[in-house]
Amino acid sequence: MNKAELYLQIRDDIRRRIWPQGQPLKQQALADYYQTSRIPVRDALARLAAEGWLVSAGKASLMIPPLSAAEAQELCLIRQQLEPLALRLAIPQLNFAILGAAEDCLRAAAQAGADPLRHGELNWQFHQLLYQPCAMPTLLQLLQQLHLKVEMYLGFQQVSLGYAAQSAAEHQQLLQLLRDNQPEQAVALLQRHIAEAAAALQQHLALA
Amino acid sequence: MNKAELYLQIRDDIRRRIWPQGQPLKQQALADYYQTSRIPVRDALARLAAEGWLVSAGKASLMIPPLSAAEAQELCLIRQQLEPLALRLAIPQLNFAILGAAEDCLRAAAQAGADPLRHGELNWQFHQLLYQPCAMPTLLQLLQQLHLKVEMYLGFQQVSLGYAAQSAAEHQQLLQLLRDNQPEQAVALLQRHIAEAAAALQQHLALA
DNA sequence: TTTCTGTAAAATGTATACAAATTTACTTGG
DNA sequence: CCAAGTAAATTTGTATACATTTTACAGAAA
Repeated sequence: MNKAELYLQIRDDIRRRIWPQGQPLKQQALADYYQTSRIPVRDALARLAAEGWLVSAGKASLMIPPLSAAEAQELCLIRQQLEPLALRLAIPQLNFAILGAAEDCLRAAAQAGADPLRHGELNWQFHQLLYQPCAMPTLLQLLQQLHLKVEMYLGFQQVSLGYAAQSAAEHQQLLQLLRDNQPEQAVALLQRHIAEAAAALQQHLALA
Repeated sequence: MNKAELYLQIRDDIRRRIWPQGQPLKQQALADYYQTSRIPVRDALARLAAEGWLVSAGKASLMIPPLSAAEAQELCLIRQQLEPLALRLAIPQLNFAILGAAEDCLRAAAQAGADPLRHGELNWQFHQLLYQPCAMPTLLQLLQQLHLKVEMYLGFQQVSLGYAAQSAAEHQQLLQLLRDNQPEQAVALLQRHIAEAAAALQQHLALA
């Protein structure tokens, strides 16, 4: 397992709740677990900390941050500002090939089982396909990080079935509006979609 | 020089154009220059790459990215979406102590010499003071990174004096609107302010 | 001349060893 | 019993050595 793979593996294992939240991660423990030395582990942890997946615990160590409804709200607010912009800029460059690929994503998500990681990947892939033509790599990378972190908040437990169904329906609606060349309504729907996701997330965190 | 200091030192040296753009940075060369070993240098470079100060050059090495008008535009667009939001949420929590501190920033910037790094720091400090009360640490950290990168684009060369004067005047206006409790006009002015900064930056990059 | 390929040099990635720092636990004094 | 200080143990940070990968260059074939 090389450097990049180790980074992805640890990140997904954080998302899978393999390591305990709120207490220091030990480099040696991770190195033993992943059968490597501390150096690549340190590299991965540093990168994860830079991206917000880890926060400092005390003076020298890092930990998985406790879930915070406030941070979830922040992430959603930022998404609400940026994703409609990305879509608006992308719409003039959209074509049916892209819309078709996005529809394939939706079908794959519908057929995917209960694996939340897979579901989250497909969700981001769908959004990314629509945003990609805006040709703004920095913005897209930022949006991907936001999506990943929001997914972490959605958690390993399946999100309530009611919301998942509504979300899928809105994705279909969005595609339909784009096919019908109604850009303003599509952007407006996207805004609602993100706001509703934020609300569902807040509700979910309030219960937990 | 410890880990954190080395990171800041290298980052500022990138901003000062001490290292060549567009060609691979050699870990050993940096280690020699900063009188340390390759390990802390590697840590710093990895973090800088995660934050966008470095991009990959070939398969294994990193370089300072060539200036790109497109990326500058992206950064400004993102700022335009997020900073008005931060200000709007912060305004209800603003008080005269904060406004006074912001005014001190403006005076310090006026008295500061031609050091662009110092000028950039004060500029961010001014904005940050006004945004801070929104109490959104993730958003604030993101905005700081955006400011830093925009400053890199503004470059070591002094920005045209005309724009600097206009920018300072707008900062004063913004404070006045906040003192007079005119939140909507303040947000609108901030939007114009960022848009103008973006335009000046584009013009500057077109010449260079 | 151009392009492909193999080899050598150089650079990065990783492991181990060691130093410095932090955390923990215990002792001692109040 | 609690607090504070101190020492031991654990953990992280750094240096050096080594392995692997990448890059550059030279030479041969098309």
